[in-house]
Amino acid sequence: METFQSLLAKKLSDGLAAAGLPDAGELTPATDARFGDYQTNAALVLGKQRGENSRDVAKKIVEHLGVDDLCEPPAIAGPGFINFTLRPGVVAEKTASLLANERLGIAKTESPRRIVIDFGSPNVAKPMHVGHIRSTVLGDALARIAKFLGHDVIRDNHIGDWGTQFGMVIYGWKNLLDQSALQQNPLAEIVRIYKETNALAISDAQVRESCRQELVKLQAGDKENIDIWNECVAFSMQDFEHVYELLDIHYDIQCGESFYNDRLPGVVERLLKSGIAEISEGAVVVFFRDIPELADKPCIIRKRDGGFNYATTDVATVDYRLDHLKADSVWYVVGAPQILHFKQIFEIAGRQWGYKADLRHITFGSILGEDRKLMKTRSGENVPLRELLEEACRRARKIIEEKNPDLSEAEKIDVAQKIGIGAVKYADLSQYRMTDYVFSWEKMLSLQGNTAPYLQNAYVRIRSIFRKAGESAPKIDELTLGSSAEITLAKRLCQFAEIVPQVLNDFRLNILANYLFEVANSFHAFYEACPVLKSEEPARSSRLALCDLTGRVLHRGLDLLGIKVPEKM
RNA sequence: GUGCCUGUAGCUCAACUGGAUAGAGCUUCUGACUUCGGAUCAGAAGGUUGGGGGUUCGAAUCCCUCCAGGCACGCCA
Repeated sequence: METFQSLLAKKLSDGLAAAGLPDAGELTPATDARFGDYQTNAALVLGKQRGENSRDVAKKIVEHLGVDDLCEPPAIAGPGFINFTLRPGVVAEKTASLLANERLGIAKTESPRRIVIDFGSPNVAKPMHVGHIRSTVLGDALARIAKFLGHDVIRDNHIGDWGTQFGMVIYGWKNLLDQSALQQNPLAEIVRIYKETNALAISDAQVRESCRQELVKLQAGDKENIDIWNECVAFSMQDFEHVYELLDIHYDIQCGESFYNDRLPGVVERLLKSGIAEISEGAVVVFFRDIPELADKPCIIRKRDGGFNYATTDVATVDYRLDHLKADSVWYVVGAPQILHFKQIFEIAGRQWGYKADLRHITFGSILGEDRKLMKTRSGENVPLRELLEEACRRARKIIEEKNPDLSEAEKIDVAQKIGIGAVKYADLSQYRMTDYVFSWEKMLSLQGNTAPYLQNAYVRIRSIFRKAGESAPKIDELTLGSSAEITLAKRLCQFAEIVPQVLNDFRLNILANYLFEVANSFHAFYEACPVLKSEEPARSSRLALCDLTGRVLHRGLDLLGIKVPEKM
């Protein structure tokens, strides 16, 4: 289904051709309601290119434009903008057609790709903490949107289940383990022995050496150490699963670092053989002499002592994803500190695979505490994600008790989870991913402003109308949009199909969040101005249909963000 | 030292990638309720877009240069 934007863009293109002008500029939603619904700067761009007066060019374009079936006569404004205002009848027609459209007008992509999305990636022997929220929540939402648009998505959890920290964990396991504590809270005990060993190792060279030995034995396949490692991984996975359950986030595959272990020697060999890597100071290194920004930043893929490092694993991972999973695209939702690392890895992959694949590092900012520093507990520790999510549900529950004590116990539990988890996710998704943001319970759980509960509440009100009416959405194929509030809302709903694909341009979830906020806003304005159940036909059915469509857009939009909606709250 | 990211209203954030008079929310102030869930709506106030140059019809956005904060820069991940 075509959107107004794509229809107008086509008509503009035709108009330019008819006027003997090349394609230029763009057709975008109007920056301000005063200017109508859509605008184009084509005349400004062409005027500049050809050294002509832009308003004259605009006049010429408008003369050749055939948009009467969609718009009022286009207006030329300012330095030469051409503004388009949709005719109400056209909006009504379009909106009515969305009612019968399962996908709410959102077209599937014309070029579906297989996309591996690497997100979350917690470390074994460490609890998931607040720092994992952004990667996990962003990655999940991107996966949902890409899938809905028709891409073939593989969600991969690249768990940190291998590496030098295991030397310490195994040393701690053998020397410091408290069995009863392990029974009670396995992960906490593993974290404890890891931390204690770490502290010991700092001051004691003997311990350091022992840890190194344990690591060597593990990597050599020593049975006892492998068993310990397996147990640690299993315990950690249990903790992860609990968090994923709470978040309702699930993976297609979970190929952790250890998955690639036996591929590492082959990776290095191949890179050496092809001349991409070379030996330098005893290590195997890839240089990027022809790329100025990387010229003095080589990447080590095998250490002087013969050991492999995380760069080796990441090269093996790209290989696997491109060669075995047949990915056209790989999206890494990983924090900004690893920018340089991924530049190197992508370049290595490009040299090896001919730069065919689209590899993206999707970075994001940090979550800060109220003190504007990295969010930590009072004692300076990372905030465990599980506790944070549970607190979110607790706080949501408290608000529900105040506002709607009559809900049943089962409903309260369900609603508290949807609101609490939704609030945490939305706080993250509703802002530009690159900026740091301040974590605030009050703000994210507020029922006012751009928050999940506000959006959920708009949905709940719509459900309430239908409960009260005791009927479902009417099946009608014509809408009567009498008031400006109705027209504004309808136009807004038509934009859903324009917004969703746009999110993937630069992985900006916040534009979808902002859009949904505007929908809720327009709905509330409509709700104030237009009685639904008390109005006369045909307005009544038309308004009910508008409510239904709004509810579906909110439901679907929040679903694409990974946020659930309750029926009551 | 070099490179990358960030800097927008008192606070939290937008601005569709160069468009028109930089927009929301919170807070504050003023209005609207025997309400389909007021958990709302309408309005007001609030700005030298970190500073200074430059590019052009037009800059928060691009270039240069400072300032502030963060991150990264051969054998950690």
